[in-house]
Amino acid sequence: MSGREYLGEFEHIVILALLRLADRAYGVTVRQEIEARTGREVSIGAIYATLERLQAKGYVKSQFGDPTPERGGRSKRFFHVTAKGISAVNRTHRALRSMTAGLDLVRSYS
Amino acid sequence: MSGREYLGEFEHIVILALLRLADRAYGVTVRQEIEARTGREVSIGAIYATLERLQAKGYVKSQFGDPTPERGGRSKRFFHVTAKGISAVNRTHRALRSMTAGLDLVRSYS
DNA sequence: CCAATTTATTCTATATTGTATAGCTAATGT
DNA sequence: ACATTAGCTATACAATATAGAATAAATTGG
Repeated sequence: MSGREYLGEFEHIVILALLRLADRAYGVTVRQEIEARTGREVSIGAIYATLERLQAKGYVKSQFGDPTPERGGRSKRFFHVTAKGISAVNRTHRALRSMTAGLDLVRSYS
Repeated sequence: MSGREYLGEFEHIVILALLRLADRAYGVTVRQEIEARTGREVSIGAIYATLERLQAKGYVKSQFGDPTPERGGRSKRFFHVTAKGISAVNRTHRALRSMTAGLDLVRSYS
């Protein structure tokens, strides 16, 4: 029943991408942001499936924008993080921080 | 097929617990460390299943210690993180860091 | 030595996440 | 109208997360 308390690994990455992209976050840009920043290749299907789940949990919301005047420029579905989503990010970060605090091994290997 | 590149959310927490506990890391202490640090309640079964998976990927190794002279003190299976495991932690951290870099929203809500 | 008790690990089952591919839709250009 | 393009949806399957019951190996008390 009750959803999980912490963001899954990929959910976490995706929601951070939304925060970075602010008002220009939609499927394609989310994917680009992740690839550009981390070098990680992800399929577009993976992005949408994850966004869909985040939305089901109330961590993000979305609305369709107007079609842009370019070839194939159909309307985009823009996503943004909700307050509940921010809380989830912070909960996740807190846990990670408390587990890494004082662990110099980790940083030195970075 | 090919194992994943990044640590799953819980795998991450568990491996950090091992790093903290160093030579006294085994099922029970791992669980305690996580609960003590994060307040998160986890079943012992979840801990072992995860350790098993981490071991299958070569991120951790284990060996049984001698039974201790206490009631019910059967021998413990001690776990430690391998070099490969350290790399996985760092890869995961790097990705997270690159996605959070410059995002002050996050820290301010912590 | 047997039963009870205790610490620890293993087994098993199920829900949730991660991930890719293929297919569908709505625009524009010719 | 039809080709082309950008973007979204559907679907399927593998991997992870998670709990609970079962099993094992010690110790202690009679």
